[in-house]
Amino acid sequence: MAIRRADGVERVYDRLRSMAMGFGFEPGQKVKEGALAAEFGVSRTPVREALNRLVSEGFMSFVPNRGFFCRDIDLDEIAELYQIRAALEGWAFRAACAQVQAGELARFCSAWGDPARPGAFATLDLYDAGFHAALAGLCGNALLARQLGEIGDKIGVFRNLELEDLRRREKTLSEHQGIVEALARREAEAGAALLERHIVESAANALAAARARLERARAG
Amino acid sequence: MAIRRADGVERVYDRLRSMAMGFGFEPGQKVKEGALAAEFGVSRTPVREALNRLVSEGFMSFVPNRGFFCRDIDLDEIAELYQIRAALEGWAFRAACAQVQAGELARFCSAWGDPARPGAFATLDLYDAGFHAALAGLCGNALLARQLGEIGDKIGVFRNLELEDLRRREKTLSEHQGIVEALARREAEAGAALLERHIVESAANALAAARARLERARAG
DNA sequence: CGCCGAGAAAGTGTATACACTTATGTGAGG
DNA sequence: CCTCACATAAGTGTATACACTTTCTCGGCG
Repeated sequence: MAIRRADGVERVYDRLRSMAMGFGFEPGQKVKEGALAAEFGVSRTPVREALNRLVSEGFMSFVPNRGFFCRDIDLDEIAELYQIRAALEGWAFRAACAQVQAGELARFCSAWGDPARPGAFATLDLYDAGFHAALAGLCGNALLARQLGEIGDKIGVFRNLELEDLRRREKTLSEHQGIVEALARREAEAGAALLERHIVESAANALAAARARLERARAG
Repeated sequence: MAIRRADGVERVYDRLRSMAMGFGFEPGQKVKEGALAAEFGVSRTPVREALNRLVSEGFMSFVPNRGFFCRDIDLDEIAELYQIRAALEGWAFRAACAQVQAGELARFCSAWGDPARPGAFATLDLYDAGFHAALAGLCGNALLARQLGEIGDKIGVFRNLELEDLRRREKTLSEHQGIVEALARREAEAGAALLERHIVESAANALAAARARLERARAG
């Protein structure tokens, strides 16, 4: 059995990350290196490396001599993530209005201004994530876009919960339309206000959904 | 020689981080685990862990089977960091205007509105960093404040370079005054505009200083 | 002189070993 | 029945070993 190098950590990391993004771990649960190592068929070394990466990304916490723990679901923290998102996306929108090339803008509008588009996505939260990621990509700041992507990963579950509500789904789509139209006319302030309001409302809904989920978890 | 546990990684991490923040490594330089381990008197294991953390924080990069490299000085990336800073600090300022308690506001203003205060700091870049950190602390979003802190660490060197210019030092101080006054009157939009302009100008100066430094490095 | 390839050296990737710390279980004493 | 002490188990922290990969070196060849 050949040792295939330089991908063990990566594989472990990917699996752990998707577990942490979903509800693969109980919130706050202790994460044992040994158990994961056995489960993944590797030694503790690559597991620790992957866990360390997840700590700096905010998916795990770490206490010396006690080990790693899955992050707790902290409603305040989620609210703060949404605020950071609002700040960054608002800035990105204004920057996009100011400097995006006409061709790129047209491409974006035809892609994401189409009301039939969501049908092509398996779930609406994927569509929503795609829309916001594409929007962030227009601002010309790759680092900012990447940070937004990471924030999106962290709030991914709650985005999903939020969009289970049918009314919220329709509202999301119509708000996206408004944002696309503002961008097409390069109305920076009006569009940014729309976008920020959209995110604030998402946050409120996501928090409500998360709260409900927490209570259900506590009950069952 | 007793093995003192749970602090080896931490010590290594701190040293590597401060090296990476300053010019302890050549930009883009290969970082060898073994050499560092020998230098610090530990084995490669904790060194790797520390380096992994620095990768996720953006101070190092990593190529499978090739190892770790110090981040390159990329002027575009620095500009992007300053843009993210502007977006987040602008949002934080507006939030602070809207919701900070009167007492906390008064404390901030008396502390940072005093023109004699900079004398208490060893260097002006420390004062500048302290000012912006304190300002971010008023917005009530701890996560955002922490992110700004990390960005500050990454641009730390350039902030220092920028503030070597005497004229820029004076301008910095007077701009801070204006921002404090706007905050005291809770003028969210006017103050945020001031703050964002302040950061954009800092960015321009820091980039110029960094460019000069890069050329000096290339020459000598 | 430059290019190529084989062998050696250096360096990374992961498993394993073991010292040390924390958690767990158990039985005596209150 | 509680609790505290102590033994034991489980788990973390780091060193070390070794397989594999990349890089370097150097001699032969065009």
